[in-house]
Amino acid sequence: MGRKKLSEQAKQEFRDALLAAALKLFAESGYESVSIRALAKAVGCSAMTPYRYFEHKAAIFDACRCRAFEDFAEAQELVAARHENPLQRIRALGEAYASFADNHPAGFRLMFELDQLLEPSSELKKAERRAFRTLRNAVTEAVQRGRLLGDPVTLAHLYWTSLHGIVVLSLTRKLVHGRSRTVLLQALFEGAFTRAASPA
Amino acid sequence: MGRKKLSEQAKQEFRDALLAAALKLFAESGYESVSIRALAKAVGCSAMTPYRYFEHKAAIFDACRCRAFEDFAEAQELVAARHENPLQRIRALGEAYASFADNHPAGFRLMFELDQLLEPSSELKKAERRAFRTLRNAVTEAVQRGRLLGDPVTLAHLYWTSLHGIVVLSLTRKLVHGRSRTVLLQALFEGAFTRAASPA
DNA sequence: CTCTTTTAATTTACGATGTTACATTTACAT
DNA sequence: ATGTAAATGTAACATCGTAAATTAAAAGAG
Repeated sequence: MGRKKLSEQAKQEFRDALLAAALKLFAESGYESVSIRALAKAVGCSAMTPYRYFEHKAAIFDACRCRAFEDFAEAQELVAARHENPLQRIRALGEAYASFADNHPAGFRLMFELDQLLEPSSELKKAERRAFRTLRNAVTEAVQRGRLLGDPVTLAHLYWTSLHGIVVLSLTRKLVHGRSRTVLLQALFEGAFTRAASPA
Repeated sequence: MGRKKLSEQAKQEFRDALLAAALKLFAESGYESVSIRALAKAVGCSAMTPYRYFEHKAAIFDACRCRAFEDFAEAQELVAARHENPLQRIRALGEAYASFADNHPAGFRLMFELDQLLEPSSELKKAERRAFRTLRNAVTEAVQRGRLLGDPVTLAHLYWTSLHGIVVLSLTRKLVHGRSRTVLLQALFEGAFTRAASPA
């Protein structure tokens, strides 16, 4: 029943297995519908065992979010590595952003759910910063090379928020009149705003 | 206990009272923490009575979302009526968007929560369209008067999505390096993107 | 007025959930 | 060998959404 003193590594293994199962179950049925008991059954332990490794369900959720951000950050970094031209890289990052929402909807929801149940842990905040860094670097580089004008950090934020708004309102099916995510991303990256705001 | 045959009006009154209480409770403690029983107590009826007026809890939330969208739409329309100049109107609508998120955080969350539990009712969809219409009209007018260039509907979507991204990532505290919502809104409306994307 | 029918509202009950408290089993130090 | 600490298993609790059964009250029929 209790072999003594789990090694730190063994603990991590259990945590990882549980988080993997959690992410998978969340993907299938959403946060609410996954009970701790179901999670325990999925990893083959007794119902209350997860409580030895996580303080409560919200903590499991928090850890899952952390992993989701890391996965996302990794995807961004992989895409960035494939584009030398900073403008093309920015656009590719935007498309990767949208693709991630498509291919990992559960992860995406975990990351950007409006009601965070917990104050984000320092690990989570680190993962969030890493997730944003790739796009910011690309924008900074574009500014340095004179392909974009303005304050790099502000500009990177604007790209990110615009991107995010498109993806999120598309995901929740709020776009109308055939303006799909694809159309809007294209318009964003091909300078719809540019021609837009010329006169005061 | 049961006086006979509730009039349609009496039914609406009960529904309204219940929705008002629901919105208020959400504001205090969030979606999960509001139970049907608590809701019933808040309006002074027995625990199961709400089920005579709504099919299930999700339906109550759907109705709340509907109301939230209507409140939001009304706020947008009020602001729009105060600005003749379409560009100024667009900006004022953006600021009202952000203010609404500040002043009615519970309503805002209901509106834009990522996991909608129910297929939106036709009423809800109507309210959603109305909420977006004011901004779209302003953009259309700006294009007609030559103050903006491009396809009005696409452009309106872009303004909306950008706005939404800024507000939402600000709300969830994902903005960093001092780039607050205010800074980003200003940058958006003062053409940061404009100067941004000049060269291909 | 009395009796039946109809409808609203309450009470009771069930299965599931997150979590706490308690019990049990095992590995190691002595 | 034995006692102790650690990991796990089991039982129990309060609360949740909701269904079924029950009660109360009003409307219509005789």
